[in-house]
Amino acid sequence: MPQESGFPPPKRFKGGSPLFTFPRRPAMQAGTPRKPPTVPLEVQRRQLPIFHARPQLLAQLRGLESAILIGETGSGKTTQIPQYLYECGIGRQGIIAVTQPRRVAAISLATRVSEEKKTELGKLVGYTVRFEDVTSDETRIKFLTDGMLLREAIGDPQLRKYSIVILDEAHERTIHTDVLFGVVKMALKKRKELGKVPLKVIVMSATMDVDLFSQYFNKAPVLYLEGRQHPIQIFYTKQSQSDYLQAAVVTLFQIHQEAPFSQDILVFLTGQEEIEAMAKTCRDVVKHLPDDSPQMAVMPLYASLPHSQQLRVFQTAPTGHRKVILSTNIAETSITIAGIKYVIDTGMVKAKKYNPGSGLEVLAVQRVSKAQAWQRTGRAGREDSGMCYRLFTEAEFEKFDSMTVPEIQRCNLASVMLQLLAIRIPNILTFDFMSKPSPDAIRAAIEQLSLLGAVEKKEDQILLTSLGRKMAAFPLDPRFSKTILLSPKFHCTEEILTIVSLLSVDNVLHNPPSRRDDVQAVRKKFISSEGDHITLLNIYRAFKTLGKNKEWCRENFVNGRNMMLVSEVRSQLRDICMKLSMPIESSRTDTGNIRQCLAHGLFMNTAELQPDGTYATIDTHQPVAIHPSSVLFHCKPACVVYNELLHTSKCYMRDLCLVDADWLFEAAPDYFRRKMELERDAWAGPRADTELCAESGVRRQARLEEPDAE
DNA sequence: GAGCACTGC
Repeated sequence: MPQESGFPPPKRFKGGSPLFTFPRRPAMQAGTPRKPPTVPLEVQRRQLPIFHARPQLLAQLRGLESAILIGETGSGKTTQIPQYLYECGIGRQGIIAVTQPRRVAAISLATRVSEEKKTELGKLVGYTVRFEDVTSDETRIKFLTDGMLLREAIGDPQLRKYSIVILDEAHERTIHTDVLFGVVKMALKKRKELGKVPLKVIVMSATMDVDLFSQYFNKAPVLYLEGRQHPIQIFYTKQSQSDYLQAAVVTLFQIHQEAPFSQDILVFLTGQEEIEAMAKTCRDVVKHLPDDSPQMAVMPLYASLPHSQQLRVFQTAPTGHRKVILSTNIAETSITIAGIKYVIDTGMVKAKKYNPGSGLEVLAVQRVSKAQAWQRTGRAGREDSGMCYRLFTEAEFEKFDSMTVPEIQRCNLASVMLQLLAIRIPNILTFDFMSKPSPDAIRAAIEQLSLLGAVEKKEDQILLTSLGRKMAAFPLDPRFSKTILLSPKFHCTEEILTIVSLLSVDNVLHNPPSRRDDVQAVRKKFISSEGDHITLLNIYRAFKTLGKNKEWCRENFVNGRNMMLVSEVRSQLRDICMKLSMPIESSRTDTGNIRQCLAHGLFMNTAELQPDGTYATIDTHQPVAIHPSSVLFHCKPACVVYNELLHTSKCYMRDLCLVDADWLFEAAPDYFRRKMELERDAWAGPRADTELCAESGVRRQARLEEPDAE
């Protein structure tokens, strides 16, 4: 029977009575060391639950064209299946590909399997991820990111190198996996039609989406694998919680007072600010607990945290301290921490939604799906039995969506559509997606590509232009590929390459909230009144000339590790330019032509200052604001282009560049002329009074240049 | 007037 914990809530939290009653359980010896794994690899392989299923599994897989493999975590499917297939000679005519959504997974799996096969990594077993290709002619089992296989498909739509493609972690439904489903399905069909070496497709997933996967791959049989997950007890709150943060703190301290300090706790929260605030609260509350209470090592965990601080979560807490990790959903899949006994799930996540109509991305705190909640729960039972405290009622849980909406239905599809065209999909409008994006989203993407000159419409067909084909060569958003391709005209390719690379790496700058003033003071020397792009360029130049030492990076709040990544991206992009025989020049001290080039690539993302001091986009007259992270935050530039709009508390423009209105009109006269005509038609109607609005710079420019202006 | 979930090529 459950027992009252008797934990008195910390005084500062009003109404914070215990949310859960604790089950009785035997007292644990504190600090019991875990058994080191000394079992030989070969024996370990035989101990996996999947080993017993090997004969039947192989017998079935041998005969099947495609199969869905459902296996719980710990079944060993990802490491064993490729080896089993190879060992018994299935798929010997080619390479066995195993895709992963994340780089680290591809690398560590390849390392593990090569150890099990007692071969050097890169020989029989290898991996390919961006910037790293550890394979050779001997490679027969190849782990790669799904994005990488997609890129390979541009050069070889039938994936002829491969005899078997295993799509792992399919339940995560990343945009790349979803596109690959279609590409692989097409390759399979095509190779069969042409009488070539057949392709075998194996979709591996946790226990979700089974029917959908099976239906999609021509009713492929579903094979189930037993897992080796430890039991996890789940607790729900009795009442609905209006304040999940307070509920989390109360529950955390309830467990903290009750459980041996050697048992770690993982709390799922939604973002940096929330996590840092709760970390502070926890550290404060601990000070006021009775002297015999265990200490607490509170560790925040989120992606923008510098890598060195992320690594802290893997260290054991000092003696007498309990490890408490406050994390975003990064700990759901990307980072696995050993020894978690308790999971506290707020049931909330910060996630992006996309509205194709307005092209607006909304970043909002929302409910997790059931699948996500189960994934979080699973983090408690990796080495031993665990407990999961859900800060919502069971009735509420039943109302959660069963699955997270696949990424492909939440994204701008311009990049995906361009890739599909480059893979020579016969008709991208009817592409066989497992979960179709909305027609609006597809239309918006094609419209964007058409404005960039990447596609043209011919008799209901969408065709890739030669410019579009060049754009597809870059691993970038089409707007940035276009900007690079335009840069020779403005003699600033070196600078544009730097800027685009900086923009495609996250967290180049470090902004610890506690040192806001120091950050601002030190950034001053780099700031350009021309906007964020030029400011970033200044920082990169400083980094290149004096900054490769750690001291400089620390003093200037620059993330050195990510800066090195920027220069890797840059050299990759530069190589692509060279292959396309582009002249690569530097504009040196002139920034005007850099901004002009950016204006030509980003003309779709223009906003203008309104008479009342606010901003509105040219495109849809959406009211927008300058993001506080921008160097132009306190300024009132008349006309800017921006990288993206993100709706949080307001609709913010991020990464701004000051531009001249006439550059924009030069960049896309048809686009702005059409916008004008549309508006003129609107004015002719009952809304004629809106003509009293201040005339925008771009519009004025359009009027001046329009050949048939009144 | 005041803020940035997570991947990947």
